[in-house]
Amino acid sequence: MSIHQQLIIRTPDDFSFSENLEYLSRSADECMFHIQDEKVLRAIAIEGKPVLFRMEEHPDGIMVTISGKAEGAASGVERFVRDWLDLGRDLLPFYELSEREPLLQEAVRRHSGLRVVGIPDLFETFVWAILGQQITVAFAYVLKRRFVETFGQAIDADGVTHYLFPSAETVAALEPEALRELKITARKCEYIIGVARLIADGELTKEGLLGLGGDRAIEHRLTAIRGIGPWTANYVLMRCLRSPDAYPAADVGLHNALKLVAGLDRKPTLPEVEAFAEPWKGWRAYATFYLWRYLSSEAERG
DNA sequence: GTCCAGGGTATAT
DNA sequence: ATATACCATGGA
Repeated sequence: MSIHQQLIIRTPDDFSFSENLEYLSRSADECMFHIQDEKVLRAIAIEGKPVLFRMEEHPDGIMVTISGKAEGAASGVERFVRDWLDLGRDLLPFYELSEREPLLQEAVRRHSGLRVVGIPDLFETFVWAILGQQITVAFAYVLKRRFVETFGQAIDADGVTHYLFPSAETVAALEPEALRELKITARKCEYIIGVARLIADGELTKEGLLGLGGDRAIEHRLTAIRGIGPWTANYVLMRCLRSPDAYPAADVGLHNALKLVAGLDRKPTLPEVEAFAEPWKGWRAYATFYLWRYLSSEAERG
């Protein structure tokens, strides 16, 4: 552990490390990374090999420290971090828009600098989205932890165990019963294994999906998959395929947030959910992410 | 005990 | 096409 590579990733002026760190800290059951002393530690696979790194705030952006000296690790980690935190996106249009939008203004002001934190791995995004269907986020984290600790590759470093997310190939070979033991519903076990097979067989890739063109074409392709409805398709578009406009209109958290910011005495109807977001077109994923964040920060205030 | 949670499918009209 | 039942666990 004595050899390290270090690099500084420059971040946009409107990027806030602490806002993103707070989002990343939202669950004690998160198992894909660890947070200690304002630093994020994580293992990822680069060209099939595990690479351990940490990232922390730096006056010029984000300082990344990579364990070991594997060739190509630095550029791979940098690519990962840029994708993870959506560093390539210019948020100025969204921030200008949010100042004109009463329903967004407070949420965006309070959490300014937050990015749509991504899930770069396609299979991980599908599993996370499927697990999250119709249950509390807290329980989804518990299920994800069981799944990762059971089928993921463990990497021990400095007394901490990190995990690589289970590969689609691994999960494609499982029987549904193996997942069912983790208290994942029988239906979701089938969905997860089905998606794992599509990805393992190369029929479902990020590049292939992005090559389909616009969000509507991708959503159409995704909703043709068993277990993937409009909510899940838009969730994948938002967290993995990086559409700034994906809109999971059926989302209960979004409904609760809209109820709050619009001062409704009930949850909005689906047509209302669509209508509220009409002026946000182009940025509905960002609007959704900030509204989710606002809702949870309001909940913490009591 | 009841209700709800980051939905979706299967089945019945 | 649209409505309803069901999933399954855990926290409020």
